[in-house]
Amino acid sequence: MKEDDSNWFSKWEDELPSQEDLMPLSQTLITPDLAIAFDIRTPNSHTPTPLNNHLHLPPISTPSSGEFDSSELGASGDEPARTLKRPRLVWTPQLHKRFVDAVAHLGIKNAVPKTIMQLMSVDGLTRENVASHLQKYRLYLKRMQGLSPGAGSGGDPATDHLFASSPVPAHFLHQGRPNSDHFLPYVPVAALQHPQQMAAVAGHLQPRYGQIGHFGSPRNGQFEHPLLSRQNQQVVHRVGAPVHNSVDDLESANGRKVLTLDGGEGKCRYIGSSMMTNN
DNA sequence: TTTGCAATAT
DNA sequence: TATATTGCAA
Repeated sequence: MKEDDSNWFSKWEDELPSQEDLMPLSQTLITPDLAIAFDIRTPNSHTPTPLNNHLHLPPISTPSSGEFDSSELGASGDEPARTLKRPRLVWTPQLHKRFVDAVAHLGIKNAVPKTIMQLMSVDGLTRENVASHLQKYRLYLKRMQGLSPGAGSGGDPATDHLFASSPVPAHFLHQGRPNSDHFLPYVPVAALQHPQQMAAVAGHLQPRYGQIGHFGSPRNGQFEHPLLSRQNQQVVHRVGAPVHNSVDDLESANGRKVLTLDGGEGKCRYIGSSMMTNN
């Protein structure tokens, strides 16, 4: 149908979740003192709730003015970013969910640490983080298939709680061909550089703010995420949002499914395309 | 070069 | 305890 554009869109836009509503897997990996030392402004300086969907890495840019005197941080003038040990990753349920999604979408066969990591597109997440988690998760799955559904707790590792927080896709348990229905469509977005293109791929509906802003260059071919959409989803990019390559599945917002897609130079306004396929 | 895995470390 | 690291074989 031809909808009167300006109307449905304004409405749609108004209903977009506020930044406070959007909030999954962020963790700050920069310690407060480091942040100060490197003059890094924390994204939520005056916002009570963080909203970025990425882990913050040690500073790769902007040591601003050398103010740090960490004699214990390998201060020998070497690259802090490479030398600094990251804080341990905390696998929040949201992060784990993203992990599970990634594994599900890749299929068991291709779900190896590197690929999973790429798919998750969480800044700061390392291959070893994923490898370690994957190792445990596999043990969990193994344990699961041995047990009858109603059986008592063979409950062992405490990580079971985390793992139990996300439903295990059926095809993880038995072996054999994954049902393609369980997979979100794979959308090779690697080459996409512009919102219009993204929108086109994402949902074949017209992008609203097509020309506003750009995504800059896709970094390392990583502008990519198959997690684009099933039905009834929207792709959103927020104005002035911090730039990073991530895709988020934010179901918390008003019970609606929303994908946030950030990447590039961050000058975009909302670009949205309805992902409701044909309705 | 990456993976998977068990053991071990923190 | 939860996650990281290590060592080694594939």
